[in-house]
Amino acid sequence: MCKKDKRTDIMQAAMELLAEQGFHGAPMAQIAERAGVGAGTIYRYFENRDVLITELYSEIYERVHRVIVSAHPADRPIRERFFHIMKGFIAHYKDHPLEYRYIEQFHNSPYGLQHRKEKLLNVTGDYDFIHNLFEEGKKQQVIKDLPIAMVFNLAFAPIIWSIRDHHTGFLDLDDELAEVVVRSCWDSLKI
Amino acid sequence: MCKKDKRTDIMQAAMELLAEQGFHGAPMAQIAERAGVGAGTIYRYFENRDVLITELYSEIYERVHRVIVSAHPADRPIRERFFHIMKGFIAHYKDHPLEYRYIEQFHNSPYGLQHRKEKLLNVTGDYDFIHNLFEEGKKQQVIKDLPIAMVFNLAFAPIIWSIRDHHTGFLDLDDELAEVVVRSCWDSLKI
Amino acid sequence: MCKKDKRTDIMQAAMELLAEQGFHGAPMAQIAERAGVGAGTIYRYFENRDVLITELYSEIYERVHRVIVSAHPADRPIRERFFHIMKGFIAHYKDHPLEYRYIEQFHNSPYGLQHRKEKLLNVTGDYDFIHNLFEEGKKQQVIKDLPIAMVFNLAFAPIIWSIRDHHTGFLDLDDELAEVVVRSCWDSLKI
Amino acid sequence: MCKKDKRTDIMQAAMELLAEQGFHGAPMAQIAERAGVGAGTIYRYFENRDVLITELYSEIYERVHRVIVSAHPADRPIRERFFHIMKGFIAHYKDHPLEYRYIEQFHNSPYGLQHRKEKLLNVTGDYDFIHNLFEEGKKQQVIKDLPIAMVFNLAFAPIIWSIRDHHTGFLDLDDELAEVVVRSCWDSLKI
DNA sequence: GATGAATGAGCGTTCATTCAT
DNA sequence: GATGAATGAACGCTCATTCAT
Repeated sequence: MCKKDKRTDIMQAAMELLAEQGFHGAPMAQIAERAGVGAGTIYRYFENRDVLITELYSEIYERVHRVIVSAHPADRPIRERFFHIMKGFIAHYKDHPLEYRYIEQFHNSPYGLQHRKEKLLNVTGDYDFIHNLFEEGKKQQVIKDLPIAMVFNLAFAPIIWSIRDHHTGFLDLDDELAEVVVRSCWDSLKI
Repeated sequence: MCKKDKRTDIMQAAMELLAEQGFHGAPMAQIAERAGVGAGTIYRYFENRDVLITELYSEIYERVHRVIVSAHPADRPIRERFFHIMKGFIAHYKDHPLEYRYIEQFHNSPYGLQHRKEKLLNVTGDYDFIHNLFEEGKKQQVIKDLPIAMVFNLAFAPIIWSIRDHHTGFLDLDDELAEVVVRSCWDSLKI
Repeated sequence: MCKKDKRTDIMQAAMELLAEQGFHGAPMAQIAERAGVGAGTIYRYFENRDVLITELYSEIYERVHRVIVSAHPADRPIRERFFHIMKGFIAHYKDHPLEYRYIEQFHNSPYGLQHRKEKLLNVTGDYDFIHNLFEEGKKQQVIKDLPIAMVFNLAFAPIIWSIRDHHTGFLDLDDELAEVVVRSCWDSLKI
Repeated sequence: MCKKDKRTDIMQAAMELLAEQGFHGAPMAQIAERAGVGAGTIYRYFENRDVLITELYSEIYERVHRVIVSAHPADRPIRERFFHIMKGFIAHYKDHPLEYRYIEQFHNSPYGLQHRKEKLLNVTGDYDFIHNLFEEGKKQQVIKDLPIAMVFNLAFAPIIWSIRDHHTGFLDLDDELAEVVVRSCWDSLKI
């Protein structure tokens, strides 16, 4: 029951409720209740609602990042590294629907825009890993020489939408289909 | 000063505010104020907030649909028809940033999920136009034989994200880059 | 379509809606719609909502009064005249449920208290008919020498409640039971 | 300063305002103000306005019920028990004008009809006390064999109206007159 | 005279945040 | 540190009344 525990409980409760009910369907009191703490307690760990939401985003982002970075075949060709990343990405979010929903909600909220703006001004190390892969791919002339934002869109957009459709039941994103969508994204990127 | 005028004012004000501030940042009173009408007046034209939001979506959706359908080269090959549609789509939303933002907000809200579900159960004529193009493409074996949802994702996701980035300043989606992204999407779809 | 017609239409619509839905469940717009007139038109005939409600009360009160007065056996004993009045009263309100409901609503609203107060200050001719019967009964020593308000309560309260129960289905106030309740009220009044 | 205090304050304020101004003349904000609490505080104790009104009714009903039941001469004749109940009833509501007004308002509102319906379907223990007295009176052939609703009307209607007149100043219901009205009601009931 | 579109004050209710305990 | 009762501004919506046509 150290300080970390309560903070973790709050974040877990917040993720569940915000993911399931949307950013506007989860009052602080409900988050507190699910976390098993008093409503006021949340404010000892997070200055306010916005800070909770933003820090939770960073936390969840870290998780997928760790998955992607781990066991990364850094010495293999760009194409292989791309496939490794994207399949890890899909696998992680198929296994963690709440995390997926949370990230999606975040990106499609006013927070998301703010977040992207800050990224643009000060590219932190987080993104750099994938960022660098794409830059290297451009240099090696295996992927198209496009603005980095466009590369990200071609690489991630269809995959992220497909994960969403998987969780909402519009699509059964099994291993075979996952392979296909990653290959298709690669087709759109490669020279 | 006919009846249509006030309804139009309200829809325009609603689009601006909902697009700019998100669905939860635009109270009815503010919409009324921007439209230059009393708060109660909105309810003469729209039963409630949900109806306003949904009807506004239909209206805006109609606009892009008209653009896409008009001058469609129905007798040309799938590939050419695809390029025509996608470039019309991009051009329209580059010219109408508020419409773009509104549609995006709508899709990423509970309304959007509801909307997709209804589409899935009862595909109305609206979507069928593009839907049929893709089905025909699959039959002619020029595009991959994938679930229709996946085809839509490959075709639209990178383009839609790029339009967003254009409006937020992350990307300058000029004609050349538009051509590239459409071609890339086609690369991901074609066999 | 003379002036009287529209006024009558409005009063009829108001009675129906106010009786059926309560004084707070019938907006002016709805009354206007049912009456087949514009919302503003009501205000040409009645200064405001309160006036409409009050004048409608007077009108409906007049109707039962006319029934009671007509064919009144003025030369018969008090007891017989009492039975004649009360049975006419019951018959009228059994036949006119909306009028009954309206009168009831009126009496149990702030209007009702106001109305009673005005009656107390200036006893108009309306009530005098029954009022005089009771006073004469007291003089002849056939009914108890009680304050007139008390006499009214003993005479009317059980009957009015029974009519209410008849209309709400709690009681079947057929002719036999009507006879019984009138006799019972008389039992409570007579010396 | 225990939890009960604030709940009691709110109920007292609600009773005063609803009794004095009618069910439609007492906004929640005004109740809160009179109770000396914030508007939102009411909702910690009562789910919504309807619940507040209904619970307040139960509370007030309980009070008169306790008075009537206490010191009840259960082994005395029906007539004597009737007099005991009715005089206790009158005494209580003479002493508590707001409670009287509240109960009256409640009965003459949509809540009251609902309440009567529920009573009719499932006669709970509350009413049974008086109910049983009347049924026993019918069995012993000391009161008329009438539908129970009619018995209640004969027994209570003139008394309740007289209490109302007492509070509005139309009648001075002193002990002597109270005795008379109870006796008169008994006269209307007895065989 | 008649209309009905327009109004805006007022309602019941929610919830992020505070603070006395 | 932890609590949760209390707050009150803000919301979506209603409807009696007005007034330009």
